[in-house]
Amino acid sequence: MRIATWNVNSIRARLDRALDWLDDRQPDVVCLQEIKCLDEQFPRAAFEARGYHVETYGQKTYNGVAILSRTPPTEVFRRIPWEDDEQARGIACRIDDVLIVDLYVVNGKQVGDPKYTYKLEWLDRLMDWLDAHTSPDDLLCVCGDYNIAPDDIDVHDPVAWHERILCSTPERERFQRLLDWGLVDSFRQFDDRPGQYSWWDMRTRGFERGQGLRIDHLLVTEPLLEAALDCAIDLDERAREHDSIKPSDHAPVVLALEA
DNA sequence: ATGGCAAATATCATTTGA
Repeated sequence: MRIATWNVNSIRARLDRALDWLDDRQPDVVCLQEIKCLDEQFPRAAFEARGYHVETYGQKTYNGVAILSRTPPTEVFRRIPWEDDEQARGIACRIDDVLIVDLYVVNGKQVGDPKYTYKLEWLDRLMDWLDAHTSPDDLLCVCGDYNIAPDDIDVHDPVAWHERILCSTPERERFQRLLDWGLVDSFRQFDDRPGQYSWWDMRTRGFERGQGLRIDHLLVTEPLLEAALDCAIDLDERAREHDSIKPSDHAPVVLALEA
C-alpha cells in the first residue's frame, strides 16, 4: 500500500498533470490539499475512471482537501479539527483498517498575525480531535501540508528563517506535541539527510536554486510504522516538464507500506 | 522590510499563499 500527500495548488489547474502522475506512480491512497474548489467543482469523474474512490471537503476559491483511494473508505470524517471551523482544511477516511487523516494546516502569514494565532489554535484543536477520534495504538496516518518545517535541517537557510513563519518555536512545539502523542515522522525513519525539501518558493525560483523547506509530512503511529518500507519526496514530478501545466509549488511525498 | 510567481474571481485589481 502506498499513501501519497500532495498540495496540488488547485486541482482544476493541475488536473492533467495529476492524472499523468497517478498513471505513472499508481498510489493506493492520495491525500490532496489546496484543491481550491467546491465539492461539486472537483473533477471526480477523471479519477473515478482510473478506479479511485473520491472524497472531497472543498470550499470556494481557497483551501480544500480530498482523499482518493483504490479501496472505498468504510468511514469518512469532515470538518476536522472542529465542527465550526469556517475553512475546509481537514478530512479523514478509514481505508483498509487504516485511518488516513488529510490536513491542510493554516499558513499563518507571519508570526504575530491574527492568522498565526488561528494556526496555533488550529493545531491545538487538532490534538483534541485526535484524542476524541483515535489513539496512538491505532493504525493511523496523519498527513498533509503542515506548513511547519520541524527542524533546521529541513530549511535551506536556517539563519534567514530563524523564528519566521513555518519555523517559529511555537509552531515547532505544536509539531513536537504530535510526536509526543505517539506519531512518528515517517520520512525521517528512512532519510536523515539535510536539504530534503517538499516546497519551494515560485517567486524566487527556489526549486531551480535548491532553496526550499520540508513542510509536507506523513506522520504514523507505531503500529503502522511496523509496516513502513520507505518514505520519499517525488522530486521527479516537481522537475518534470509538462505540455502546458506548470508544477505545484509542492512535490508529492509517498509512504510505502507492506501489504 | 520588500519583491518576485501563480491561481481564483469576474477584476482589469485584489486576495492568498509560505
